[in-house]
Amino acid sequence: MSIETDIKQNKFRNAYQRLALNILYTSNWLEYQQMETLKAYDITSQQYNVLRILRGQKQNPIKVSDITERMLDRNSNTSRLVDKLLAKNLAKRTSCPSDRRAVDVVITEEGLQLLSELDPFVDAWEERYSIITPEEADQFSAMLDKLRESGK
Amino acid sequence: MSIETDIKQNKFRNAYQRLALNILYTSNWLEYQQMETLKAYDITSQQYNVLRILRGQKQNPIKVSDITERMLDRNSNTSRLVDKLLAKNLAKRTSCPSDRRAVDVVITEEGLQLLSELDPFVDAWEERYSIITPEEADQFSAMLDKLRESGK
DNA sequence: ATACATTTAATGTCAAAACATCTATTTATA
DNA sequence: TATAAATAGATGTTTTGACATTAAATGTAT
Repeated sequence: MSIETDIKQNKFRNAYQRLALNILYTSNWLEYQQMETLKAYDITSQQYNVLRILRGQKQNPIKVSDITERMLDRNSNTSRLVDKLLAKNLAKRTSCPSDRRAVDVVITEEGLQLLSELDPFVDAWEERYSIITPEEADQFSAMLDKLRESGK
Repeated sequence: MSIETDIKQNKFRNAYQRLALNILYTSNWLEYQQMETLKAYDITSQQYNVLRILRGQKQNPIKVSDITERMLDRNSNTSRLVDKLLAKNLAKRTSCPSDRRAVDVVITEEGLQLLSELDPFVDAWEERYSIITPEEADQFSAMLDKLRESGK
């Protein structure tokens, strides 16, 4: 369905306005799709995002501030997100030996297990994208990079 | 800056994963840019979104449920968003004569005034997009439409 | 070495989002 | 028409987000 139909707006000021609204709308749509799946596993998309970052680190500890830098949404309170993961035994936290202010975070076996249960869903999400070619996807990504660049 | 650098992830599973993360990241970025401006005018981006919908209706009343359908983020509580606009005299609410359950919402002069003060900022946002051509923007929009279509 | 600034993460507070429930009205059906 | 179902929007509750502040550790400059 076109963005026009989706948000019931049949004329936009120009192609750029349509694009901006489409990015915002599609992002909300993507997040909603994701949430639908995650709900059954009792984690939020923010928590999932942190878990993915932790898994990407393998077993190398990562500091809370470094997690924040890698997040899609930087405004969230990473400290409290980690608290939530801790409470569910999905991550563990030890104080960093080289800098006693910092805290090292590592994913647990249980966290890895949860992620591997979720992987098939992620594969399914990505499969849907095959409606566009990988080349198109890359062009697209490059364009988004350019857009953000313009706003510095 | 590329999405790789931005979220410090140097390899993605494939072009589709990169694209998905890029859409989510860029959307957050766009919203943050917008919020920076709106903060000075004491409204949230959700409230701004509702005001824009009201202005688009000219002086034709629109029901709360119809506002919801046109919103970029449908999960917000439109009832309470309208309350906020009411409290600031940016919108007015009258009960709908043809359906006494429904409520008609209209933007006020003050609301129109606020939007017109914000318009120059919106123009500036859109000007940044000129780094891509209108044709590219349209291609891009069509691609986003296709992506959402695939997930029905 | 001391004083001051910076970094790191945790916490406090308030507003907003998420989600369920409730009331009033309208629509559909027996 | 009587009853059930659906719809509109308001409200209650809990969780999360936004933003400022704090405490401890580290870095820097004199």
